[in-house]
Amino acid sequence: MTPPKDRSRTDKRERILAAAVKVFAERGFYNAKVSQVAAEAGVADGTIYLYFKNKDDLLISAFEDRMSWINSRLTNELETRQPPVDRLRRFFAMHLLLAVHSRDLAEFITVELRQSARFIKEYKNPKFAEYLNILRGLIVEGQQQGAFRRDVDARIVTRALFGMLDEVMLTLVLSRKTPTEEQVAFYVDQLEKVVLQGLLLNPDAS
Amino acid sequence: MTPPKDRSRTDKRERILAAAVKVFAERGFYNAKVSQVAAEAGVADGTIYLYFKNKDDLLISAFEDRMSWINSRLTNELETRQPPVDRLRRFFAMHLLLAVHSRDLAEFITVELRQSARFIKEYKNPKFAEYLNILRGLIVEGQQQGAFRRDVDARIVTRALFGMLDEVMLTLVLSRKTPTEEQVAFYVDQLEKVVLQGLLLNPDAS
Amino acid sequence: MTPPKDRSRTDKRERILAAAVKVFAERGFYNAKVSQVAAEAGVADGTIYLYFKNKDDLLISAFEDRMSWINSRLTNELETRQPPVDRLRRFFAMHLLLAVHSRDLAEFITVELRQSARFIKEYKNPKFAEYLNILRGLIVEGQQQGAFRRDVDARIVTRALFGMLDEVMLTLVLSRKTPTEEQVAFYVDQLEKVVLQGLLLNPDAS
Amino acid sequence: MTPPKDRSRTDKRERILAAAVKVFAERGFYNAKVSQVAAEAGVADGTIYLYFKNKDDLLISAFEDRMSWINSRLTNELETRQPPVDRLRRFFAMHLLLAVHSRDLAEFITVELRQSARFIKEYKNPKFAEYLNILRGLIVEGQQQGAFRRDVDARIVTRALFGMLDEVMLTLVLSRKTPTEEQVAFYVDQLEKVVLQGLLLNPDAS
DNA sequence: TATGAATGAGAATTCATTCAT
DNA sequence: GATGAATGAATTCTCATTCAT
Repeated sequence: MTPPKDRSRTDKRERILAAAVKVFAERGFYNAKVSQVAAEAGVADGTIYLYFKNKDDLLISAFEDRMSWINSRLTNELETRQPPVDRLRRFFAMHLLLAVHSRDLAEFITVELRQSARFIKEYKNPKFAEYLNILRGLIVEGQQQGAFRRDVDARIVTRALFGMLDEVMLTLVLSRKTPTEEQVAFYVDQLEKVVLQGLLLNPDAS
Repeated sequence: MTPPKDRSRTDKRERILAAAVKVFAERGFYNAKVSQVAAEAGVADGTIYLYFKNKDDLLISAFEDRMSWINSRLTNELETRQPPVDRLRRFFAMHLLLAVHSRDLAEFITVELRQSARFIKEYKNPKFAEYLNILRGLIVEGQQQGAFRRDVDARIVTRALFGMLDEVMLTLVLSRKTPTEEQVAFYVDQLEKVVLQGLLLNPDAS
Repeated sequence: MTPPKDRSRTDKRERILAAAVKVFAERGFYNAKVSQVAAEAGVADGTIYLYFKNKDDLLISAFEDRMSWINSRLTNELETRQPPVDRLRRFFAMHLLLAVHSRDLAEFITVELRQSARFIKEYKNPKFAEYLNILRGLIVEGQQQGAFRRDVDARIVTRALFGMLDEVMLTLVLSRKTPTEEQVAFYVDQLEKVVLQGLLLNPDAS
Repeated sequence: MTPPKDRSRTDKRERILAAAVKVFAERGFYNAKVSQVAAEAGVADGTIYLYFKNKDDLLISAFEDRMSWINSRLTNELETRQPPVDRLRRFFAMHLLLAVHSRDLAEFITVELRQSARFIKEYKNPKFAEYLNILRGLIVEGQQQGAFRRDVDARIVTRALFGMLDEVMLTLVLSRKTPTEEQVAFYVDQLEKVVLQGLLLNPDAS
């Protein structure tokens, strides 16, 4: 019984993508060698070029594929009837939990998205835009429902919150050992205190 | 009468650093060629190696030199008797104003610090640590003086605020045209609303 | 009722040869990919290796097969009782008419024979030798019958005439549009004037 | 006393060109490796790319440089007051003597011009065109002065004569040993008999 | 010190060929 | 026989770094 061709092809493509995520996360795009990705995937160097146009394409494909997966999980998880505040908390948690459950991927996305800032901007980046849109949707909804203040631009807040999450994830990901879920919960709690309630003890006085 | 040698050396070193900041900002560290930096500095390729050990050292030196300058300006500016809240505002503003007054430098720091996340972390990064320390000092002081809430870890808040500022600066820096001071003031105002007063309209209810 | 195997084999081999002629003519041997030949022939890449040892063998086989065909047509056409001069004219015409009736083949032979000058010489080339022999036979016969001058070496004349025809065919084959029979007739006429009657208006004076 | 920079640069460029002519002649463009050319020239691989854009450019440059040299020698030699017939003879001789005096170059030009027929046509080839123009000038002048028949197109005759010379040179160049000047003189004599006086013993009868 | 030509290690990519299905 | 996915050897070209001048 031969495996269906599509299955086999898909498997190999996926193996290469997983290897790329791992190797790019470990060494960074520019220091990673295509041959290292091939070795990690257990295929010949040339095989990579059967599935991807070149090294850049491999990076972009890995990024898009993984972001798609993240976006669809987020979308599923957040399409609840819960109040916006709870969903924003959940978003924070899911963002940071990536460092617990898929450390390679967390590192890949955190480091590569930055490493390739220009690169990725130039070639557009619809999946990342989608990610930000999900976050922005939460903010806007919260504003409409009267949960969040309306005197701030949702677009700017989105960026600010993403920056926060991203930087915190970077510290998690660069630390010697993988964080636990409890540690992540603590971080989420801290971030909420800052951005939901604000740092000021006596806001009216400000 | 030739200029004092030290002066001349210093000048050339500075010219190379300025060129590195510009070229690395424009093309990214890995895509920038040493010969492009040399050309921009108006020196021969080999001359760079009289002042810096190698390309990595040039990056680190440029980063540290510029961060030192930024840190000292910050320190000067913030050693006032003003209340912590005002100083935090001032910190936000100074961070983002870099995009207005030294766009190359803002881009260099934003993009390179990311691009070289691991790289720069691995080789330690005392100047960046110092920058974060200044910010943390403001938080801690605010907490001690009763202006900021005490139930958050200053270290985490520091990271979160830095991430916010960094991400917002990235958007400023990657946009087609240099922002104005007014635009930056608007951004600062928005960020303050989020992190000082909090997003929630009715915090007690949360 | 399946077709006899030999027939099927022959067909496929022939399809591959035709494809090779076409693709090698279009792109040149070194720039042509085996996979392009396979695609043109409508077979899998690997199939080519069931019929030919390797890419070189495919080139040689295509060349020999086509030259055999050309030689046999020439032999048929020229085994008449016509005077040598007329047969030489006919030879010229048949050579150049290939550009009209089998442009791919004409291009393949003209360009590849040159491209592979050494290559083909090294591996011997009996079919090409046979082609030259037919031409030489005409010269020798003409000399014996007193139609052509005897104070020239038939071998050298053969080479010279072939070079002439080959170069003229190259120009025909590289021109934008396929030449017509009339154009070819004109070229033949011109070449005859040169090599049969000579360029000199007043030969005795020379 | 340092050698003038231009001198040194020119020398190295020339060494690389000479090496390219030799190696390309020996192995053909596609089978020749850039590293072989570098080794032959006694420089590092990378040095070649300081003087030439890429391997193609090296081929074209070598071809153009050598053709320029040939053209200027031809021009000098042929700008005499001698009758066209003598100058045509001289042209034949000079063409073929290349095989005696610069065997590598003769082989390079003969084989590469063919090997790269398409390649060179596509990228234009002014130096080769100039060579043909010199030859055509002789024909036309001969026609104008009444030495050569006028009922042939000089352009076609030019091509035909070049093809003859080229093919004969190919045989000289591919033979085991370098021909002598005497042998070349014999070939020239044979070619003259064919194209000046014509093959026919009794032209009027034709 | 300064130069910039030269170096050569290193990496991405191609493609003829193989072989399991 | 036929397929075409996989292989990996081979090659071009780049560019950080060196060093003779």
